[in-house]
Amino acid sequence: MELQLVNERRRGPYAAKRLSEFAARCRRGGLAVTPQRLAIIKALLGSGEHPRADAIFAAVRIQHPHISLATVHRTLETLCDIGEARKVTTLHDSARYDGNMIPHHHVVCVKCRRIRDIEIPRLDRILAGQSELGEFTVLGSSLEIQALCEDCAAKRANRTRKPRR
Amino acid sequence: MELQLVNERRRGPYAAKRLSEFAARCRRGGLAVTPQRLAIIKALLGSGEHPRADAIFAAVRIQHPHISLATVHRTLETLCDIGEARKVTTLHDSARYDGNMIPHHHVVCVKCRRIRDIEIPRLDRILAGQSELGEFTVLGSSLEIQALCEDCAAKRANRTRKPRR
DNA sequence: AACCAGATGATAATTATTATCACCTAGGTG
DNA sequence: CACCTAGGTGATAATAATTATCATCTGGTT
Ligand SMILES: [Mn+2]
Ligand SMILES: [Mn+2]
Ligand SMILES: [Zn+2]
Ligand SMILES: [Zn+2]
Repeated sequence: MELQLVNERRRGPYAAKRLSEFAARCRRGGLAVTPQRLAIIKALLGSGEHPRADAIFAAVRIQHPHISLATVHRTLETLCDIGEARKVTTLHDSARYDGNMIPHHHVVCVKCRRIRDIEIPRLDRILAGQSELGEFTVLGSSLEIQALCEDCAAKRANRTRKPRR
Repeated sequence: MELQLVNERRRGPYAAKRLSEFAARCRRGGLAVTPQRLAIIKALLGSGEHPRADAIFAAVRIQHPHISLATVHRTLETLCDIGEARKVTTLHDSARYDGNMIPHHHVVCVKCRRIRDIEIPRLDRILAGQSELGEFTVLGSSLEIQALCEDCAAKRANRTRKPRR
């Protein structure tokens, strides 16, 4: 088995661990531990959807009705800066974020934009050795697989099939 | 040698071939062959920069001073639709396009956003066998390596180094 | 308790992209 | 080779995401 989807169940414990370390990491990075930041990282870690800023905004708003959308954007960028989150996907619309910093890759449905994590140990092995690439110093990498999910494939099949008279 | 940059010289002949087939491909796709489309695909194939819509716009304007920016956006999307171009990069700002449809991957400088093509035959071999991935039907894939180019690495080193008194 | 660098909220500005729509033209048709 | 028409284009407005601004607030330190 070359490629394999990542099991969703692993997220719980991972999120708990990350959250417990978050305050310490902020301080290490010289960042204040604010309720907004906590709420945002919590929402991000709690989601496997690779959410956009507006989805995080909606989630966080429940507990923090006064939070500003600008704060959500800023904070997500900040989280990326300090290595607590990363941006994801090439199917270019709005930015999608990912709280999972364990190196992994993605399948994206080109139709509905659903994203699932995947692991490709053999690819990681290939990349592990590379720290230089011509004039470039390698920092990281990610593979994105463009695909069609079950639902969208079904819908497309329906649309294509001639309507029965 | 696992990963290898793609030689820039190959682009010339490739572009010429693609351009010569372009009209036929448009017709096959039911698209009119307009001077605007020709100018846009030509500009795209002529560039190794993975340009944005505005750069294509600027290039095309020289010969077609009346062309509209909206047409450039529309046409680039259309080219992607019919498989004559593709979008590129995750470092999320504006869309970058690529006329090179030979399967390949990219290194992106996280600082200046310069993009270079790379080939990873072993990765392609790994992916070639995969047409299904759980509930997903694989359509394509691309690896993006985040890196720092020589110039930006140098600048960063300067900035980091304490100024001599 | 007092201080202040940095964080936030509210809002405006910017920027990329898409939608609209009147006019135009590529590429059939007779 | 004159029409015809579906689809393409230019001009412009609308939308949507992100970023900038700035007055106010607060976490963390003294
Ligand atoms: Mn992920
Ligand atoms: Mn390329
Ligand atoms: Zn889907
Ligand atoms: Zn650079």
